[in-house]
Amino acid sequence: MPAKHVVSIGLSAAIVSVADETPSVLVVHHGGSEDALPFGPFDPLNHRTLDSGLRKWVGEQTYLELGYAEQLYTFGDRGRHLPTPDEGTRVVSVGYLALTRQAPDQKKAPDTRWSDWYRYFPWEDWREARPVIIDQVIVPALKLFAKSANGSDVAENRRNRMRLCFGTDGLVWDEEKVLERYELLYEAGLVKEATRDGRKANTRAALGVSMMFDHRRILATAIARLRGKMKYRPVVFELMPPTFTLLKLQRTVEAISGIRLHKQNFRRLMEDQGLVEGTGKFATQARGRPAELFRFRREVLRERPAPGVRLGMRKTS
Amino acid sequence: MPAKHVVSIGLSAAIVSVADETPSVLVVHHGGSEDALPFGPFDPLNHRTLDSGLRKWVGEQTYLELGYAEQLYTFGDRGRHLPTPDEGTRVVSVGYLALTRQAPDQKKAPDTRWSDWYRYFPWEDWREARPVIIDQVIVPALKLFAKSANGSDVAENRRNRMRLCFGTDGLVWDEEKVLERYELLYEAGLVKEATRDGRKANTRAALGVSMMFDHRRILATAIARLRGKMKYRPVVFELMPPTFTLLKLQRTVEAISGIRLHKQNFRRLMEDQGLVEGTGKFATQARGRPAELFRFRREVLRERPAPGVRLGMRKTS
DNA sequence: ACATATATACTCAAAGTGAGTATTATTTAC
DNA sequence: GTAAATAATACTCACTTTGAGTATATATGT
Repeated sequence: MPAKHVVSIGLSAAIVSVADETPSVLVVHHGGSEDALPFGPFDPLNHRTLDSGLRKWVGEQTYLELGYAEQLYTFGDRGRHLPTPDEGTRVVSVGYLALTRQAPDQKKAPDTRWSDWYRYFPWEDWREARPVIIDQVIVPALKLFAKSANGSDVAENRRNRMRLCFGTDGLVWDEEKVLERYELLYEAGLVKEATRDGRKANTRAALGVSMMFDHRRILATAIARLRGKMKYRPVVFELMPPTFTLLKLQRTVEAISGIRLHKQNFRRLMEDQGLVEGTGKFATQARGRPAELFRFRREVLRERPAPGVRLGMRKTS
Repeated sequence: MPAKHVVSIGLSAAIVSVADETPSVLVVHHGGSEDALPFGPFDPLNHRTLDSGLRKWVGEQTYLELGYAEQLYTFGDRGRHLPTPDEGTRVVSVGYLALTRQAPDQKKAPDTRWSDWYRYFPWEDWREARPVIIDQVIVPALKLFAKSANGSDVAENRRNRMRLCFGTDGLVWDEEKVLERYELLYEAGLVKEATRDGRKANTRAALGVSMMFDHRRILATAIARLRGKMKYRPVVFELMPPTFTLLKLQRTVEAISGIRLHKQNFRRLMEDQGLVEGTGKFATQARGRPAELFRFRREVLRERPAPGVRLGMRKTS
């Protein structure tokens, strides 16, 4: 393997927390420019593994101790805007998902802040209702995009992707297809990154807030992974305080998945599956009957092979 | 990003096919040495994306046209045996899973051959019965491994991992935990790669056939991914001929997952979910009532958001 | 005391699953 | 040529899970 094959590796992290029903991602914001995920180089001399490299400079840059961290994907596309350090060295970027509890009083790097992830993906939040942007902007624009392909095969394929991604024609909304949706919008020239990377813009539409480099793609991957993983691993609890009410837990799950759940069935599932246990203490709050405080039952990890918050109780109304 | 941060990227592919109830992986076997996955460098000058780089040299090296290919994981551990090209340049390896139909008469590179993947993971094949190696060798060795940690926390943790990974104490076997099991055996010094990487061997046991570099780890990741993905994406059909009997399909699914399924319920599921459709033609065979030939119903991709062979019909007897 | 707001408990029908038995269409042994 | 064997396909049934409620309990505010 001659020296001409060398590249450098950039590590980017989507660091996620949820506070008050808002799922947030830590972004770096140097004045004026687009939001970026915290990122830094992998240093092969000082980092034993990719994971430890990530933890090291995330710690230095954001003062956060990462608990849970998971590799997402390695992107190496030429053409997608990637950081280009010195002359010509290709950068391959490895994306990570990390979860953390958002301590309100923690030391924080000055240029970082928590940002609602739905700013970047407004079409992903179905908690109130099907977002109007879908039928008013996205679907018409994607229909044009499909029509612009004369080859009927390509056009038909684009229409099918649209239907599956955005749940048109009576198809259901699959909250896990976050990346597929973003990629479709990118290909259709409907997000700013596409035009920035030199693709022709199909309309003047620039859906959602854009990010530097390929960071919005990494964030889309992170959301998709978290929405999926939550269902078979108890990762939500990484985002919760030691004790919480079942409603708080449900709101956190809803914030991440972007859909509303049936309260009574959510409770039934949590209890039947042994994911939580009551503490006997109760939350003090303004209105209504006080809710019991629950904690995560760690023992569940020893009992069930794939414990997680299965979202089998979607509200259809 | 100074030049000292450069690394080179190796692409490795677990190329899988299934013939006659045997799941196979394409391995390169240069005389005498261990089996290796086909691998080659990523060339940033000539490859636009990691994927296209992989397809290019796999085509050159194996004469195979990859249909389905999917990135698995990027490994960069120092200490795990990785190819070290020239002096000191760190190699980061990106693993891929690819699926192909095994054409019996295809042109083939001389050093490559199809190899039953259970040679590398004999504990993963539960089709006949719970493999005896588990209770005779693995569990006792892992108990020793746990005991060797004096700190009761570490020991307890190791025992729990053993229970979950290998389904002892009445816990169920989770066929998807292929990587977790391999990693546990690696840490316990029970696979050859561990001692080769300089860890102390706990016994003289060297479970399964070893592979070069970190290739067995990549293969474990590939099997795990395929076993999981199969359940919500119709990827099995990438491994099937255009028409097939339902039993052939079932045997393929069983070969991959390593478990037996209930025949009547398998048929019910395939038909109810619209994954296959009858062709009206029948297979000619030796004994018994002739089976109808089915084909994959591509339309299912347009109808259901996550079509796949859900293995909800495990045989418990 | 009573309206309101939550939390928690219980119900019920529909759908999905696990594990069969029953029937049909072939080949092979005698 | 008929019976046994073999495999495919069809049907059954109890049990579990799910979706969507209604019902009851325990707070607060006026």
